[in-house]
Amino acid sequence: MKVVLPDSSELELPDGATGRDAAAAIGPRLAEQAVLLRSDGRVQDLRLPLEDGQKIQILTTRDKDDPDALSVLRHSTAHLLAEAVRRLYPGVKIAIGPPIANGFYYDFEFPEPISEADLERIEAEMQKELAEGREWNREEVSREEARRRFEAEGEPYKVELVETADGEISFYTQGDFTDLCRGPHLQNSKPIKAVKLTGLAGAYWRGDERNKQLTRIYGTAFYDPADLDAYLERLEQARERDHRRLGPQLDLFHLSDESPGSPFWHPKGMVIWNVLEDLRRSENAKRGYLEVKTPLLYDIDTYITSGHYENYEENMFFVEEHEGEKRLALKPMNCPGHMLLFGSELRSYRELPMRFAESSTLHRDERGGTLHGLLRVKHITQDDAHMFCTPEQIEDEIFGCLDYASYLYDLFGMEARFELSTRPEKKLGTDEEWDFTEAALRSALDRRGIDYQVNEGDGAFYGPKIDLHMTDVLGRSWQMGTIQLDSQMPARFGLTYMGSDNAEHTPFVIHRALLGSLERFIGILIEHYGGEFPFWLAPVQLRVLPVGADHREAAGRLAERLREAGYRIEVDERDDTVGKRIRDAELEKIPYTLVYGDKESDDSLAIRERHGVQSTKSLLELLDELARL
RNA sequence: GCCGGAGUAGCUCAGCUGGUAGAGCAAGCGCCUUGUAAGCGCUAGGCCGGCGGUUCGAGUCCGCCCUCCGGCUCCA
Repeated sequence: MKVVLPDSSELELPDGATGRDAAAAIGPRLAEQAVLLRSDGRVQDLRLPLEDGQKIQILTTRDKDDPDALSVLRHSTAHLLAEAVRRLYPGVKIAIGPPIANGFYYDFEFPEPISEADLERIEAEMQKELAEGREWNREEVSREEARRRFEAEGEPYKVELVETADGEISFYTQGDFTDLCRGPHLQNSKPIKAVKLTGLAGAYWRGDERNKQLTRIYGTAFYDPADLDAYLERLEQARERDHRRLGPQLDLFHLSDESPGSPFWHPKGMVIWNVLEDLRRSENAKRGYLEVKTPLLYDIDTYITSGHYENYEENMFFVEEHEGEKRLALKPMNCPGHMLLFGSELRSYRELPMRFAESSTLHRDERGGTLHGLLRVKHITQDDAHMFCTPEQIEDEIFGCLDYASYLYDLFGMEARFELSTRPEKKLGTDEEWDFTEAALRSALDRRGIDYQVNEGDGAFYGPKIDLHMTDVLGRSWQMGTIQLDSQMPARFGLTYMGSDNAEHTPFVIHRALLGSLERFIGILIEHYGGEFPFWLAPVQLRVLPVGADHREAAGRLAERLREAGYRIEVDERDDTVGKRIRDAELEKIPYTLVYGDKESDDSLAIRERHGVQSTKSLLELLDELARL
């Protein structure tokens, strides 16, 4: 038989030859360095037989940055971890240990809880394994045999995995440790040149909190020790960009125990906030939204009608009146208010689509342990809107949202990931209705030319949705905007409009927030720019530094001119050296710093941009340059 | 809510095995009169997250609570 190599040449091999055989046929060095086989984008264990005509690519230790090559390395390292843990902690039960982005983990049930100090011990044991060297052997076994072996070993999690696994069951063995595993794996442990255990966490078996919580050990591995160092260095740099560090450092906001999950916005943070609000308001106006403001507090009945009381109670804040019996709750979302507003008058089809926009404050009592800087707060301000429309208008309205969202994210040079979530198992409405609404969303996405990922079954019970996601500086994904189609809530509130047929109809509503919440958006924004905001967003755009006391007056006049031109400008009159004040301006990441002394005049300004880029320009030239930013 | 870690001056942190707290930066004052990333000196600043316990004595040991950090779950 023949296989096809990446350069399109063909390699003649005996029938039944494996990837390893192919590597050996090409050369002994390749055979030794081979770690994985890739075929049409799919990875395959080197131990598996090849097919006639198969296109193959053999990855070696030289492909040290290839994601598949790293994955196999880390997967094998996870097995070393399990072996080490087994040896050090008799009675431990092993669960599952896959590679993940940037590393791997393995879940265990320890007889006694372990703590971070144990990681050192375990890591030392793994180093011992590496020093001794390990080889992986693959075998295929019957389901029955697999189950028997794990039952004999007292491994209930493995037994469960065997029972639910589909396809072939394979075992990989290194040393005296055998694990159920689909593979692929390295041939041996030689390529593993750097290992580090990075963390310890609780994790529920099969990701379900009704199940037992296991202990998850995270780690990472590389083909080259320098890559581990570089990775740790990158992590350290990422931490510098963390909005929780930069926010207070740049005097944008702070968080405090007095009101967990509710940011205190400082004047500079409010500048950014207001720029976003102005943007929201002016763009909304261009796109036919009507700004409204609805109450923060509603009686319980409203939430019973909306369904929040039943479905969202544990995340709501309740309030008592001083007098009277009424129990009220702070709104966690704007929809009930907008429903009531829509229903307050008789509506005609001629008024649709009707788009209510609001960015008032929402409160959600988040579960303990989930708050996270600005990215997960209790005090939420969405750039929210609800569009009431007819079935025929749905697609255009969705399209309009997508177009609007793309416009906004482009403005910041951000690239959001779009995800479409379709009908869940527990749903309201018929399959025909879902066919219609899902098709409308898909068609709008396609029409706008947006690539998206489909999350089957992840939709809300009342309708499908499109979510926009962004990643924070540590690689965690956060939902930003959301566009949700809903036919249930208008009905629950008894909303109708008079159609052209002179009959009453229930409108559809689209719930949408594009930036998502301002809090979260600003958090992501801070990290996106690493605190170096573009000129139009920067809280302080320019700062003038009078060289000496004699220059303060002239510097003040200059600042006044720029302020009148509409720029946010400060004069740093502190009695410190110019060097010191330059340094502070750099640390505050101010876009333009103007040093003003004897040599300067309107015809010749000393301009310093961030990172020390210096130039000399006249005031008119500067104004001209700024106007184009 | 769960697992692991942490909380000391406004900020960043030191404080070994228990003996009543320290640095740098920031702040205030003074000197210097400043030219593109830190001029010099002095001063003030602390219920060592909170409550309880052990002890002659607790920042340090133990328990509970709060908050934060890394995860898990949740985020209709």
